[in-house]
Order: sequence, then C-alpha cells, then structure tokens
Amino acid sequence: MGAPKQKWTAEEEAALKAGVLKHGTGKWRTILMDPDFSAVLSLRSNVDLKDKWRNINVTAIWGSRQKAKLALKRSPLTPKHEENGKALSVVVQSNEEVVDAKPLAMASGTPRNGGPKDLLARLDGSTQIILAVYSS
Amino acid sequence: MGAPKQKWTAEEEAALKAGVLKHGTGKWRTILMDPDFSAVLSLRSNVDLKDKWRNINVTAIWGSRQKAKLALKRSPLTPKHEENGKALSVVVQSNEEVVDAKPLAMASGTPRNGGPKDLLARLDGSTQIILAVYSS
DNA sequence: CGCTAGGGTTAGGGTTGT
DNA sequence: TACAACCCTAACCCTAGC
Repeated sequence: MGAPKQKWTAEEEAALKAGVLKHGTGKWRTILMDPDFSAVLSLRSNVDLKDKWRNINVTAIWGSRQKAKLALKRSPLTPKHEENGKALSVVVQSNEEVVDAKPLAMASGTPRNGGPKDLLARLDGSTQIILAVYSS
Repeated sequence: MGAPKQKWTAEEEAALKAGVLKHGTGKWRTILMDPDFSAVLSLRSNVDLKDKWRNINVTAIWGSRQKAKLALKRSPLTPKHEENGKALSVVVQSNEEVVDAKPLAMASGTPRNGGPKDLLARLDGSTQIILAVYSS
C-alpha cells in the first residue's frame, strides 16, 4: 500500500543523466544533493537513482555479455567460484544446514582414519564446526 | 573499475573468526599482522575486518525476520554454500551466535585434548589450531 | 598520521508488479 | 517471458574521537 510503483518521468530520467554527466556514476547521493537536480528528483532516493541507471544501461547494451550471465543462472550444477584453490581444507557444519566436505574427504562424525592430519570431533545437534587445515 | 567487489570467501571468514578468538575483537590491525592470518587476509584492510565482523554478528541475531522469507526460496535445488581454498585455522562456533571475543589461544603444534566437548587433532609442527567449542 | 567505532553509501543479487 | 521499479544487505566509504 505504501508504494504504488512510481514510474520514472522523462524529466526525472533527464535529470539523472545530467547528474551522472556532472558528477559521474556511483555518486548518487551527490546527484541528489545537487540543487540542479534535487527538485526534480525529490521523490527519489539514492538507491532509486542507482537502480534506474542500471535499468537504462541494461537495455542499452543489448548484445554483449548478458546472455552468458543469464545462462549461468539456469545451470543446475554450480561450478561456483575459484579464487585461490591451493591447500587442503575441510568444512563441516552440522545441524540442518550445510554438510560440505571438500578436499581431504572427511565428513562429520568421521570414524578414525589413522592418518597424520585427521580430526576427530564430537558434535551435538547445536554445534557447528568450521574447519580448515593449512600447512605451510 | 579494478575491484568491482570483493566477496569474502569462507577461508577469509574463518581466518577472521580465528583471529578474533586469538586476539579479541577490535584488534583488527593485530589480526592482520599475525602471520597465521596475514596470508589469507592479505587483500583485506583492518577496516574491512571490522566491517565483516559487524556483518557476521548482525546476521547472527537473525532468528526473527526474513529467515522464513528466504527459506521459501530454497526449495529448489540449492547447492547452499561454496567451497574453500586455504586457511590456517580451526574455528568452532555455536549455531546461534558467533564467537565471543575473548582472547583464548592455544599454542601451535600442541594438541590439547581432555574435556568432553573437546576436539582432538593430530598435527605436525607447521600447523596451528585455535579452538573453542560453543554450544547453544 | 594511524587506528577503531559507528553511521552512511554503493553494488549487485533478488523480488514484485505489470 | 521480459522489463521496470523496488527490496535486501554485504561490502565499502567517511569521519569523529582517540
């Protein structure tokens, strides 16, 4: 009820573009405070400006990389990030959430393995363990 | 721009938590300087650590609001969390609230076991463990 | 100046309405 | 399904106070 959806007028959009020309992208609050635009954009927040600028530019650059990005979203499997994958690590979280064992192949409640770098932990349902082992 | 955004990895977060366990909250620069964490957190500033710690604790007090909202979204196939790369710490935290903030540190390469809620680890001399068990 | 605490802002994923 | 407007919040910035 509080937000009937305010469509952007041509005047507001022009003010936004002018504001970006004057102050640059990412200076949403600065644009809002500028007396040149504050009157026209008085009903808009800095976040609104950012969102509108995004919408303008998304529809403007049709033919670049958008397809790939959306395609990734549809992927059932998630290859996910990469960052710095170097050492061995283990992450175990019990209690309804994640149970994710990665390299080293150990899960929660792992029976004794006998290896030199193994870990034994006793958990109840309300304890979480985040574990990472790193050797230098 | 060069750095669009630096999302925190699970290893970085684990290092931060371990750092707080070892040195206490508010010792951001100290944590950064600690050889145990400086490698993992090399891309972060002391302010980054402070901000991340704030975010972690904010989301921990979160048993009230949008949990249901997001829970609905998690019906389809959701790979949940992500993977890791490296870290040099062991952090055990409770489910509800994250770590306290008291400097309690164990020496490196000195496995201490004993109590019922302890974790036993076998390590070589080049691996350190900082350990605390919290139950809700 | 460096550091931390805390309020403010931005970036980007997500959701809703048409 | 597409798109525009709006929401949520992690990540980042600014600055007072030390």
